[in-house]
Amino acid sequence: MKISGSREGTHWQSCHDCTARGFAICAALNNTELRELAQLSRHVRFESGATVFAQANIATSFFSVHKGILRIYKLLPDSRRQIVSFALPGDFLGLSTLPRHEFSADAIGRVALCQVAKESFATFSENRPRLLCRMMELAGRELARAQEHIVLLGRRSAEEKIASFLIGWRDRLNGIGRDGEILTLPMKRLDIADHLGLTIETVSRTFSKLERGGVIQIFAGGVVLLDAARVESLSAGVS
Amino acid sequence: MKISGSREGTHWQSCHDCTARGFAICAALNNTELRELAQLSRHVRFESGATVFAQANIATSFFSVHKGILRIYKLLPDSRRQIVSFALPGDFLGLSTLPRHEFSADAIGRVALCQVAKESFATFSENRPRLLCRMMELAGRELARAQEHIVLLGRRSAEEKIASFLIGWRDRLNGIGRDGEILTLPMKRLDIADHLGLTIETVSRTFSKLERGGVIQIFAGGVVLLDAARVESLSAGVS
DNA sequence: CTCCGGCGATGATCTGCATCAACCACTTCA
DNA sequence: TGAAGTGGTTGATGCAGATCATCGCCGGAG
Repeated sequence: MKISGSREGTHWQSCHDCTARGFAICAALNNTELRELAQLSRHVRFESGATVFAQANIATSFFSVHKGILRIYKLLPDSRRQIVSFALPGDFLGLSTLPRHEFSADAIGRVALCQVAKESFATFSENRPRLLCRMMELAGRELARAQEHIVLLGRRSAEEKIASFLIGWRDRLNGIGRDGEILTLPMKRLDIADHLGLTIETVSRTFSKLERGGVIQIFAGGVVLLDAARVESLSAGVS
Repeated sequence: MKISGSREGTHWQSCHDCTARGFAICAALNNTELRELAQLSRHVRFESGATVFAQANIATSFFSVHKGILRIYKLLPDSRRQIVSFALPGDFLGLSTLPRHEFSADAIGRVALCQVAKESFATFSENRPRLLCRMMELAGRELARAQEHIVLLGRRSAEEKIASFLIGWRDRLNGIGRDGEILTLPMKRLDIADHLGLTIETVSRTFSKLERGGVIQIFAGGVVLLDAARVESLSAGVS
């Protein structure tokens, strides 16, 4: 297992026209502030599969996802894994201010992140209420998603879990302006299983079942929701 | 089913010497601010079992728990229930700023809450970075708890779930200065089941099993952790 | 070209927890 | 004093999903 990824200090185009700006905490900043924050941050890239940081390690930085997708997960001592969420462009990693990382994060495909030292960020943000409000907004959304996921894990069947996951994933992609006929699923079956509290076999079987029922169509790397309404009603827990 | 509780506008002693002050968002306020916030808020009480607010209703207020315990839950259309968390004194309800309640909350035993209209609170907080930081702190903690619960629901056995719950509950009570030989469990078996993604029977059986093993001792309304170390290791997921 | 390793699908079997059904201890109320 | 309700425990049985095993596909290395 790769423990650390390749970091390069490569800077992309200015924060001003960052593609994730509208979704990230940066949306709350004016141009001056944006430039100021850019001074404090560096841009880092990781190769597919690389670990950005690991649970229980000292957290020295915050990250904001610029490009790519990460899996956010926790491990039990006997190596059972639970993927808490997938992080998308605009997502902020490190909302909790504890001294150690609460979870591990690694790259699914290549990712690019903005990194800011915790201390710098703390002094930068502490007298900028608009930024703090924006962070509260993101934190609230994240919390709402976590609570929805708690319902999914605690009270839904395998089929409902898959359906909810597909709908939730579609909506999140839409939220960052990625819609389209085909719903891309860049993560592996094992990732989906560890996210939904299932095994890889159950995930596979459930996908097959939905395809046999004409509800979805499976491609390499994604699915098409042939009958989106049906997926939605399964996802809602009706029938 | 009771839908709304008995509300009385009864004010208790000033916010200044509120027993929950140290745990609540109010810890970030000085005496002047505290008095100012007190102007905007009212104190409300609910009887045991009363619903404070219900999922999907318009959210007009924030609440801060002063006394008592609430269950925070979501319902599926077919009435499956998932208790997302239990709210204790100091907990803030409504961190997410969405227009509608994300979940329902009802009283376990009698509760007393501080209620503030969302708008008043928004204008009060928007230029008070210390308060916003405090809210971020609470939100971060809440998020961390939710993520831990996601691991519990997704990847732990019934016995581990019960053990984790007992340890987590003990630690939360300790956090607000309620420790003691006997660990009080004011919620019913059904609440515990709906919190841990189990049935009432499995909860009961697992408690019995732990008692038979000499690990805990069951009382009406609580348990004693005879072998706390054992409960902790079960809770950690080590065999 | 073949070999190999990663990934996904699928069949057979097993099992942890749900489900169904009593039953008990208390409490409330007639 | 007993009938009915509430909350919890326990036993018997069933099933959804885990586990174990096999197979096929595909892409990269030699």
